[in-house]
Amino acid sequence: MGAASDPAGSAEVARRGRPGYDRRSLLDAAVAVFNDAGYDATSVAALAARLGLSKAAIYHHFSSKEQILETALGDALDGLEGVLVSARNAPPAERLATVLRGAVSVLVAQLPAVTLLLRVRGNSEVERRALDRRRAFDQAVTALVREGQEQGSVRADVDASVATRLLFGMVNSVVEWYRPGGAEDAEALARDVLAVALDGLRLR
Amino acid sequence: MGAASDPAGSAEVARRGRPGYDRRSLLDAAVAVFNDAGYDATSVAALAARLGLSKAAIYHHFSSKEQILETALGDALDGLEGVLVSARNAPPAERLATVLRGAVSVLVAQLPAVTLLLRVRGNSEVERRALDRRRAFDQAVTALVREGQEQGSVRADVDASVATRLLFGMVNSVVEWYRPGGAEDAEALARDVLAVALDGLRLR
DNA sequence: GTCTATAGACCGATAGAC
DNA sequence: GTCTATCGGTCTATAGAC
Repeated sequence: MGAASDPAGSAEVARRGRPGYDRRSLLDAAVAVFNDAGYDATSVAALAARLGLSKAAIYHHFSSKEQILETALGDALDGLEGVLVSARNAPPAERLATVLRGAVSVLVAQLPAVTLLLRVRGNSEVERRALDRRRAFDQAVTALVREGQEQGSVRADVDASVATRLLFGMVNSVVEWYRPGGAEDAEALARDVLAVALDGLRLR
Repeated sequence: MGAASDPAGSAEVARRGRPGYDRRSLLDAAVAVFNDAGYDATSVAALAARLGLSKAAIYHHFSSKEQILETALGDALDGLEGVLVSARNAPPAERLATVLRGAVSVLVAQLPAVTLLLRVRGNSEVERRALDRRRAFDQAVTALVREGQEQGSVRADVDASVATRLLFGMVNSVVEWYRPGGAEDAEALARDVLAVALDGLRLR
């Protein structure tokens, strides 16, 4: 036995067969390890050791190291794309705020998977596909910013795509330091992000 | 011969000995390659191939792959720490703006090295030392934000350390997309960052 | 017996180092 | 070019819960 305890998680449901990691709990644990040292720098052997398993056990659940990555990235992207859908039928500025709030909440709820996503560099076909989906998400938000500018609710002296990049640069950076269960809860964090992004840090 | 041309750079100074890479130009080229695929994912063999060199030639200039990383991280940190010094003797809010502008300009001027720095995860002693210096820099800026709050020029409804993290999350994200020689020059970028960070995106 | 999760020995290829 | 260690991945067999 390794350092891992309660591999299948605490929200246990009745499961047949030998106890241990199922696909889901193995995924979660692997993503945590990947985030710790980086995907490339984590060998399957090292991953297995951290999980208290053999490599073969990992390959029972996933067909390759990269498939673990692909699954996690898919989860994160599904979550992010979901916030776009939930923001229809409202003025642009309000929709933008909704998307930002939603992005923060997805980011907190799926912190490990999103963290992994944001570190992807495009080193493989899997990574490039994930980057493509991220780009499409960014473009959807950029369109929202542009609408806000045309409609007069968003400042127009900054290019829409630059503004969007800066906005999401701020939002995404949250994965670098935010840890659930700390001093600030997710709602307070979302409020702070919205405050700084929309109204700025300066007091007038 | 590989794809690399003019190894020692275009701002050439008279140099004795066999032509080719000197320590500096090798460092620059290596950092570019590291940023392309990630430090861990770049093997010394792949680096040598990209530079049109043998592995032995690399080990002539640096004693290990990690020493290349260490040198580049040192350059980036020297630059960032420099902007703190240049901002003395002014009201806090103005000093904060000066530091932000300075950070953007260092980031653009030393884009490759700073990019590498921002991706460091603490996988080795060298990386952990770099993270320690980054943390010290962040704390100095946080102190500046706190002063601004006490003095009334910075909004106080957001915790100073959260505000600083969001601020530098935005600033640092610039390495992910900004490329010198594009549509926006460094001054315009700094102006945009200051505008969004200090006054927000919303128009009122 | 069936199902799930697991271990150990092993492979060809490639890593960093010199 | 050459060293050794380690990489991602495979094969075969088995342990444990229903």
